[in-house]
Amino acid sequence: MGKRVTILDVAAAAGVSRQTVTRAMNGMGDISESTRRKVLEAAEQLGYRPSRHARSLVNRQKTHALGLVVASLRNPYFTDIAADMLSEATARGWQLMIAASEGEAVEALRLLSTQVDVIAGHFGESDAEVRDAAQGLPVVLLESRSELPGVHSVEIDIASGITDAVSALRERGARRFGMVDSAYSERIRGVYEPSPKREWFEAAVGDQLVGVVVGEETISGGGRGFAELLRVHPDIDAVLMFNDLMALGAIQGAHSIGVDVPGEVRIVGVDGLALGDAVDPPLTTISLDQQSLASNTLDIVETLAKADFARIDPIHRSVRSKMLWRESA
Amino acid sequence: MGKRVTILDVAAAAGVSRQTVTRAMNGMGDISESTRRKVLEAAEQLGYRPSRHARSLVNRQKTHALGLVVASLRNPYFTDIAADMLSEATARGWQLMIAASEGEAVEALRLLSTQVDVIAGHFGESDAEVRDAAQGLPVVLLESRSELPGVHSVEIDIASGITDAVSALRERGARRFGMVDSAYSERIRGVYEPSPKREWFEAAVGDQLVGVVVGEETISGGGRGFAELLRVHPDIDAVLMFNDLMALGAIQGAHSIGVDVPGEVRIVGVDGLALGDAVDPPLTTISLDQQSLASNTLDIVETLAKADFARIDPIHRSVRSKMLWRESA
DNA sequence: GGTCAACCCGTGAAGGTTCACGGTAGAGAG
DNA sequence: CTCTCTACCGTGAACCTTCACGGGTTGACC
Repeated sequence: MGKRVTILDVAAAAGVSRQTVTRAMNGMGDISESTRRKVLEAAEQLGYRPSRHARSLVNRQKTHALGLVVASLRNPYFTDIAADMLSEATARGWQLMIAASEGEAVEALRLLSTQVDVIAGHFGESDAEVRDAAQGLPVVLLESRSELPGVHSVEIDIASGITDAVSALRERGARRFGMVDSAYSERIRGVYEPSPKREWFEAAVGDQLVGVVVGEETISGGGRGFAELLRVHPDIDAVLMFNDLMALGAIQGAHSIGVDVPGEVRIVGVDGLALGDAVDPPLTTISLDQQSLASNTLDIVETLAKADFARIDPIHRSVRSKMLWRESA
Repeated sequence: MGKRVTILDVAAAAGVSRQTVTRAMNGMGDISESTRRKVLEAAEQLGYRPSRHARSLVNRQKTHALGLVVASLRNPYFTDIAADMLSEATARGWQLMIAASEGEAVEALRLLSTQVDVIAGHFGESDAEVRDAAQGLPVVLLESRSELPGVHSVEIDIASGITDAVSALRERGARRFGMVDSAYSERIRGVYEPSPKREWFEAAVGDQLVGVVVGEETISGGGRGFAELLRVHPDIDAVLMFNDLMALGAIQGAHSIGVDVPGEVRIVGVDGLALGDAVDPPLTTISLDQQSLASNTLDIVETLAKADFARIDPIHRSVRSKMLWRESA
């Protein structure tokens, strides 16, 4: 009653042995065509389905599993990453198990840790917390870097992208720079501290910096931030938005307050979201090259797999960001 | 060399038996605190990690796996669904394995079929093809319905949503209706045939239908379709867009050609994308209630699990769509 | 001293599959 | 007729964990 149909049931039904059923099911040799048909028929009849667990158990996990932790599947940035990871992983014969932390990364980690061999992801928590929650699993930190043993990382070199963007904007005539930074740190830690992007940006523009305001990392937050920035500093001619989502809002906001983009103000985002190509004018952005983020991650993961997931010296990679010139700048 | 560290290695290192290690690792009783510490230490030392396969094998798969096939993780509609499925599955103790078919659903199915117990998803292929590719796994069709045995389904009642939308638009004064339909069938089968949405729409508006054009299912495709529709029929005062993505384009297109929304033309989309709330004016849409799509799917899946995934009579559910009145209509 | 619980720990079996090897039958060669 | 070779099929073992049960100590209590 409710008992699972095993390979032995099929074997009995077909009047053969386990091994013969295996040969039939997996299209191996050493079996006559007639027996193969007989077995396949019996299997079909009984609704036999090999147990993936028993199979993986004996196969020494030829097909590995990678766990991906993202903040939310409702944020296009993370879904883009998930999409890239998924195709990269699938292409290399890895399973990808996705968990959306929705703020609770530790919880997501605990869930994944019993199901996968490696964990990759973005985490709000400290490196040490992450490492502990991973229960000894190797961890690949995305877009940041850690010095902890057993914690690998792939960071994205946004700094160079920002420098490139600023010098290219200068070539196009920009002289008065502004930025809308993220209010993230304020929400989390109660007090605002400049994001790394802001620091790189300030270093790049030097004394041509006119003003910086802070906004929520959403489309509408970007719109409000942009409007605020231009209200205070109407003479700004180039704005770096913290991310593409906010930049999308900025473009929209520019429409409403009657500012011409890129005529009066050039707008640059950060992320390289596909969505940025669908607005008018299409968004110029510092593309984070999530594709090679994914491939670098998988490189690390495969190295880890070769070492049988033992503790090996942390691997750190860096991915260059690159400009995606569209029409908003 | 490269051998996996098993429970026996830990047991030997700690000078105890397998069972004791199990007790220590899983926080069970019948073990002294000192032994537990000793075992945990040895496990930590050796980097021991229980094999999920061996564990699931003996546990009769207490934690099941559900495979989800979506067309693409770059389409916000599908990522919204994936997000809902993920949280619903996680909440019920299921794993979710996502596969992006990117057109090749059969390939994705074959991949998933060895890893999960049930498959749910959207498929371009015929029901029979899907059923065969699933290799005997039960299948839950999303947003459509099949009469095949062993193929369950959760459909979304968009028809009633469209009827509701039309009558509400009439109350608001709309009298000349138009629609931008999807060109999907044309791309796939070479010849355009009206989508079900168009048929329901036409049935609802009756002789108040002014015109229908066809467009690509993207933001820009929606913009082009909308502009085209208004060029041919400038007197239209309400437009149903095939989906939200296209509706977003329509709103944008209305901006560019100087049409006031909803003053001159009311725009309604279909999907209920979160993104629709971020544009100006916010998009009114026929929301597909992906939340209950997900929960209904999981209901079916759990019923299937109770029946040990045997062939049982197909289960069909229907989810009502509901209007999300925002400002574009 | 004996009985009994409570506590702690170990052994056989099971779970479903694949790998490595061994075995049988028939055909062809000598 | 005997030997060898090929084609086909079966048996033991291994993969790693948990469950069910059984065994041994210790201390309390009569």
